[in-house]
Amino acid sequence: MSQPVITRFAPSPTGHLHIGGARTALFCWALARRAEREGSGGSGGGGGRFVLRIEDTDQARSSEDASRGILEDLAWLGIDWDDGPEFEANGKTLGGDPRGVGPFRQALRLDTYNRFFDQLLDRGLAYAAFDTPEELAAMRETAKSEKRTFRYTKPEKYDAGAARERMQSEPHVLRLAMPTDPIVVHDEILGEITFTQEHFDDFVIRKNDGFPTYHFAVVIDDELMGVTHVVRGQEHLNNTSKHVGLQSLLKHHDGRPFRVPSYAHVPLISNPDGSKMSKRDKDKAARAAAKDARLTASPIAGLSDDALAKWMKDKKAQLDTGPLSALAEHLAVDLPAIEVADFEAAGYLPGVVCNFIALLGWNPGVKDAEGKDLERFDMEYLAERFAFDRAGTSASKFDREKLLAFNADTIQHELDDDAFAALWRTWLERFEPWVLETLGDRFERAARATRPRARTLRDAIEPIRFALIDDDQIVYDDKAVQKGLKKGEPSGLALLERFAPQLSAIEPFEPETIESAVKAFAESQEVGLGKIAAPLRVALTGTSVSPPLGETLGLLGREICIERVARTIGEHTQTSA
RNA sequence: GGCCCCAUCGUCUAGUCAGGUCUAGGACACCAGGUUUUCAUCCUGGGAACAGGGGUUCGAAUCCCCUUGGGGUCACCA
Repeated sequence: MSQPVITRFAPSPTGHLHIGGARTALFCWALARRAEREGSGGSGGGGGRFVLRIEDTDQARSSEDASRGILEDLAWLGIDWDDGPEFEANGKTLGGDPRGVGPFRQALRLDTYNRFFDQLLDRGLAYAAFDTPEELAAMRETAKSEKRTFRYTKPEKYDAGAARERMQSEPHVLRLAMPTDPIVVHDEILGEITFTQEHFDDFVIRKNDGFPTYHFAVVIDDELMGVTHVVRGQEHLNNTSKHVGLQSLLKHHDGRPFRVPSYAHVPLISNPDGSKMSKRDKDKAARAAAKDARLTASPIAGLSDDALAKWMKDKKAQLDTGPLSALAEHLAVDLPAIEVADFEAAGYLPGVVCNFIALLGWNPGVKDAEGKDLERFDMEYLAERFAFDRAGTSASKFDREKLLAFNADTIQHELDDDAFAALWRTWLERFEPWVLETLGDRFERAARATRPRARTLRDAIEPIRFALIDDDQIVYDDKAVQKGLKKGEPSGLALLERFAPQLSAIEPFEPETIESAVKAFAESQEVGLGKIAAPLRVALTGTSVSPPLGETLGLLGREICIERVARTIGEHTQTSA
């Protein structure tokens, strides 16, 4: 009889969802979904639930916008939650509170935390501390100079009665009287880890402002929400002893002890150079470009000259997302994709992103039909087989090239024209609506022409850009003109002149008929297809590169083709004469 | 610096838990050929790794120890 599996993802709403956070969420989700599937079939199965909780106990840094952004990012990835803030996505409502364990924003749960603070106070397991931040800093400084690890412990002559008195009127924090026994953590990925006393001290559980600290809120909420499996980044590993310590002390109000959930600490994801992947990388890229451009005045409305100068000088300074992307656009630099929203804007498909990040630390361990390691799979597959017994232990570097290859493969080989067109349309509507407007009823044709060449939904614009510009905006590439029009006998230009009249005769003006007309013409001239293809490409696009001729001409339409060919003949005949 | 975690091609990894089938397999990237009207795709081939040292064993990528290297963490942030 299997136990229920309840996992949770608990981001703090201080910015967009980071790609590392996305992987953690994905693993949590997959673990719960797998249990859900296995539980629903048999009798006595526990099932699975995935809880989303917003950790907004830092009043200064949390924002409503960021919170909504994270929900959007998760929904886009296809990670749906059972319990948590309600969110509409694709006509489906995610979240809600069917089990009555909410609310799921910690700022709304202060009453709950306070009941447990009272409990610990009453049982003498928590105590008030009145040290100022300055005093604490001084103590840390002293410890450092004496080469000791700073650990806060309860003063020996602590007067509980007096403290209770002072609490009424003086600012204070609550600290936990932490037990000193070693704490053993069983981690599903790393195995058994023993933390001895020097790892923990009497840490703060309630801040000066009355809000719980992360450690306290996490333990209370996980218990009350029935969380059975805690999956999080390895940067939290050292915190676990604090959490287990808290769990060993706390009791429900009916006397039941807190459970110790199962822990899994997933290895970190870093940049190729080993540095931490963070929003700072975007600032770094933009700053380098700003310095190259010798920017002295801010070109951005929401950014003052002073703020710009300060940011350019300080390597660690960060700009808000808005001004940062405006600045990047102004400087024409591509910012590295770090957050989930960046990958969406860059034209990656959510299923591919999930597939790729799942592979950073997990693999199915299955061979495909050709005997090669299976590494392409969808959410469904993950939900069926994900478990930590196949999770990796070492940190991985984020290889954008491989992600791009996966994305390209999906667009070019797994999607059909209709599926791609639908995805591309939706993406363009949101990110580049002008493309859709310019294309008008030529959209489907453009989608067919670009799909085999597209690696992302964004770069799908490039192969058909010639159809987005006016005839007089064509920039003729020198090399292409030389090779395509001038060279050879007969020259490309000569062939083009001979072919031009035939454009009005092709009926209907569709890729297939165009293609055969061009082929027939080449045969009639006793030249290879390339001889006429090259000058046509130059005439229509200004370059030597374009989709197959039929699709290129078909996309432009007869009139524009005739116009561009005439224009090319006119210009290049005169200048070369 | 203390403590914790980690260590297979450039990168993600299979193989490690149950030592022999591993002259270490796959993917991405790279290089060379081929198909193709350009681009893209596709096909074929190639180079490329068990961090170092000790031990255990008939036998170690696999188990143990040390060294080295990388990462994390030491807040009234999460």
